[in-house]
Amino acid sequence: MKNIRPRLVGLLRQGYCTPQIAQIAKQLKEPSTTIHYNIKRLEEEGTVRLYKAVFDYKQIEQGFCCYVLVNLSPGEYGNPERIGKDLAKYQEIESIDICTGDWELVLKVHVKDQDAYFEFLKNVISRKGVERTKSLVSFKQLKSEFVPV
Amino acid sequence: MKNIRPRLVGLLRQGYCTPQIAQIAKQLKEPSTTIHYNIKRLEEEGTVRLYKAVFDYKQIEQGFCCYVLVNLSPGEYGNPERIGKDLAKYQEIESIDICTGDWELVLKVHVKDQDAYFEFLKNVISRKGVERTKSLVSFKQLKSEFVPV
DNA sequence: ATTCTTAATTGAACAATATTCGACTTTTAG
DNA sequence: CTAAAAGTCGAATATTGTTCAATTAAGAAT
Repeated sequence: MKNIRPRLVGLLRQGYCTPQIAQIAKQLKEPSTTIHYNIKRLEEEGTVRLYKAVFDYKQIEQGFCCYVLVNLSPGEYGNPERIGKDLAKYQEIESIDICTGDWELVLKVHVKDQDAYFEFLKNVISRKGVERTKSLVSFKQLKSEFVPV
Repeated sequence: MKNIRPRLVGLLRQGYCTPQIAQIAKQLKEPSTTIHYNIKRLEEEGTVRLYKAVFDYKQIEQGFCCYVLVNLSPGEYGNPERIGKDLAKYQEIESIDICTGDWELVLKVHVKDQDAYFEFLKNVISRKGVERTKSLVSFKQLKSEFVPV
């Protein structure tokens, strides 16, 4: 047994997919070469960033989902990008936004369960520059990544 | 001119993509039939929901991004699913979660600009059952859909 | 341990799809 | 109105996905 699954999931999370030109052509009732031409243009212009898989996160050990509202400490207040970009490398984090309002950063996090979340909050999110966090735990996801669940 | 682009974007947003078996096989240094077998299993088990494109949302008229914290009115308080599922059909909404804490629903919305957001908030999100909303406007996205920007 | 059953891996043959090319058409700018 | 650029599309080719059958590995039961 080669344990292909986790490596596969790792790649499909962030790319290694491609549009189905023939299927799209059929659906739109246009020649596949026309579809091909238009897709390449979208890619060259950077309109399409990449193609990737959307998972049932419960099945890949990421069934616990949570929004994290973050306050930065006065010293880091003017520099949310540094902390945000460093957090970006964690695959548990779906999104990071620098926001207006009462919190400087808004994160969306996926981990296995509540225990894993506690550890993640303690070990990864809490750090120098992060003053306070507020967690909004998702009971149920109705839509995610533009896809209704 | 056939105006292929918007129709194409519409399809690629929610599917019409597929994994690149040959590329994955090369990357993982495994035979492509082995990769094929493992991918089909992920699909059959429902671990992979679908394959889709991730866009530069500024380039598809959705450059304005915002989190919306929603309070439901007392009458709807016990039934966040009805409102959430109805909202799910709008393609401007990236995600909808039923949450713990001070707000029953958390939405993430992408529209063209601030004016469009005002209209969307007024015409779509505000409705019977929605008592109050709080908007956290994203100044800058550092990560989105698990992909660093 | 040994057998049996099921799951996983793999190469070869085949089917389907993507890509290139060139001709033609449409759009745009001056 | 004209020339250049962008878009459409069929035919040929290159690449990739899929099926199949054989082989190996893993797990369960006696």
